[in-house]
Amino acid sequence: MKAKRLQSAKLRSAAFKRTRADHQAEISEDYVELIAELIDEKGEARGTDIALRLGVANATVVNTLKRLQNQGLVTQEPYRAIFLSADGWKMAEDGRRKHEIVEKFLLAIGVPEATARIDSEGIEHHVSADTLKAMARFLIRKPIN
Amino acid sequence: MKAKRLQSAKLRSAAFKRTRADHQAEISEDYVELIAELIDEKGEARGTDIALRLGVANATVVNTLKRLQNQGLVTQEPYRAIFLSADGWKMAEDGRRKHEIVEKFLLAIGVPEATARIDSEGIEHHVSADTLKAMARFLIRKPIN
DNA sequence: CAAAATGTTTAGCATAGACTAAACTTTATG
DNA sequence: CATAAAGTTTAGTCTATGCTAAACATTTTG
Repeated sequence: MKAKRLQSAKLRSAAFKRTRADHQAEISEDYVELIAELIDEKGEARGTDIALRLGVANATVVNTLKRLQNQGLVTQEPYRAIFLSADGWKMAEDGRRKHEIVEKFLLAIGVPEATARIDSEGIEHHVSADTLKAMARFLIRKPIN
Repeated sequence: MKAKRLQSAKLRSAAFKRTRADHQAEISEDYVELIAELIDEKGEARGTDIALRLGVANATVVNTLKRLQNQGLVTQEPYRAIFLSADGWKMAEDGRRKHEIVEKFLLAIGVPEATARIDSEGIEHHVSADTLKAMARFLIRKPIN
C-alpha cells in the first residue's frame, strides 16, 4: 500500500511539475505561432502587431522576445522586424498541425464550432504525440463508422 | 479584410488572456483536488503531504494556501489541517468528474493508458462544458458504432 | 515529561510575465 | 528635410509562484 501511494505521489508530482514547465512553453508557442502567421500574412512580424494580437503591452513583447531569443527560437536586431530560427519554424509548424487536428477532431465529435475554436487553443498545448495520432486516426475513420 | 483581421486579432488576444488567467485557476484546481483526495484517503489534508505530492517546498504550499483561502476555497488555522469550503468541494468534484471523463475518453479513442493518464491531467483544465458533453456522449455511444 | 523528531510558518530572495511612463529610433509627410 | 507620427526600447514597479534557511509549534518517544 505504502509503495503504491508513493508511486502515485511521484506521478502526481511529475504531472504538476509538467504543468509549471508547460506554462512557459505555452507562451513560447503562442508567440512563435503568431510570428509565423504574421510573416505569412504581412511578410514580416513586428512588435506592435504581436502586442495588439496578444492583447499585451509593447514592453511585454520586448521582454518575452528576449527570452525567445535566448532559447534560440527567434532572431532580432534592435528596431527591426522579428524572424524565426529553424527551431522556431519547426515549433510553429508543429503547433499549426496540432491545432488543426485538435480543432477538427472536436468538431468531429460534435463540439459546436465556436467552442471548438476556443477549446482547441487550450488543449493544443497538452496533447502528446500519441493522443494526436489517435485523433488523426479517428478523423480518417470517422466517415466509416 | 481589415475588419476580419481585427476580429481575429481580438479572438486571439482573448484566447491568450484566457491562457494567462487559466494558469492560476489550474494551480487552484490542482491543489483543491489533491486536498479532496487526501481527505478521502487519510481523513485530513496536511501541508507536508501536499508538498510531497506536488513536488514543491512546504513554504510554497503555505503561500499558495493563503491565496486559496482568500479565494474562499479552503479554510485553515495555524498548525492545523486544511479543509475545503463548499466552493472548494464543488471545484474538487467538478475536477474529478472532468478528469474521469477526459481520461476514459482518451482511452476510448485508442490512446495508450500511460499517455491517457498524463494527457488527461493537462487537458482537463481546458475542456469546456460543451466539449465535456461531447466526450460523455461519445463514451455512451461508443459500444454501438 | 523532556528531548528529539516532525510539521508549519516566516523571512528573504529569484524568476517570469505583466504593466505604465518616458526615452529613443525610424518612417512618413507637409 | 525638418518635424510629426509611429514603433521600439528602457526603467521601474507589481503580482504570482517558486526556492532555502531559520524560527516556531506540535507530537512522539525514551
